[in-house]
Amino acid sequence: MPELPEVETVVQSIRDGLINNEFEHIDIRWPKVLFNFSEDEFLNNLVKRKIQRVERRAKFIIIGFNEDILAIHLRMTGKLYFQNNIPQNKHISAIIKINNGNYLIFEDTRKFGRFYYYQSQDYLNNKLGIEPLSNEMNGRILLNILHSKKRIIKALLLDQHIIAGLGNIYVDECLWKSNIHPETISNKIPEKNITILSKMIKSTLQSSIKAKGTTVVDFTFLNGRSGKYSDQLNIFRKEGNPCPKCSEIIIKKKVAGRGTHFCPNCQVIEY
DNA sequence: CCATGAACCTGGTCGC
DNA sequence: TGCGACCAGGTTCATG
Repeated sequence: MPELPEVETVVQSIRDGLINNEFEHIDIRWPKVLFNFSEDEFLNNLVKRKIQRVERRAKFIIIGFNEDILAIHLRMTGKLYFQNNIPQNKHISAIIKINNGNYLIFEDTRKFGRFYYYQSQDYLNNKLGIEPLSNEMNGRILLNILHSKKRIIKALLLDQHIIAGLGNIYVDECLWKSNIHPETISNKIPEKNITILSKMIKSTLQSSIKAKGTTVVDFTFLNGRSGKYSDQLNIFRKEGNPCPKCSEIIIKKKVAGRGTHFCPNCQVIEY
């Protein structure tokens, strides 16, 4: 389900309900949800401790205690929200009881979502690339990255080890805005397009966060409200429609293993 | 190092 | 209505 803006939206929606509170108990409904630790370890390590911070890193939700963290990845269909009673929904992977009486619900239809426990956030930071909204990210850095590799640009932008947070929706949108064909080899992309791409990545993600993310199928947060950025999508899942810039019919094709949308007129491979 | 396809799961949609 | 095929916002692993 979620890319950077959707995860950011979730973090913002649960932060106030967690900070300075404590976990009291956890009810695991789908055992595999705990990726690298057990229910006992959860109870021994994470219960009755004050939550210091709730943040996003890439597509991870970070719940920080002292140095150690509970990291949650929603994968495709994970949802994380509060409820003041135990819901009867079908696909609940875990329920965490909070000391204020609320329950933090992890609901996940496809069951790909996972909880991770790490002694510090370094482990994640070391394997994740730069945050696209940080100061670290700019046209010059992006130029260095793209020109130092010879990879299909779509695959490169989806690779979380390099730039962390983009997913299928926003990569398609940003490549369209920058007039870059998704199959272009990264080191062949002209500097001017990369400069634009850097700006488009930032502005697109920021606009989407403002709109509380994109609802493609069923992304919801809080009480089932959904993100409004869907209204601002230009290319994603618009195959067969005219390109908003040139009216050419938008194409869908598999690139880097993912359904990929682009305008064959605006986005031409440059050699 | 990189591309590809499968695997992990469930449900929705489309064609017949 | 039913059934099979295919697709889905993500990531990881094996293979060539």
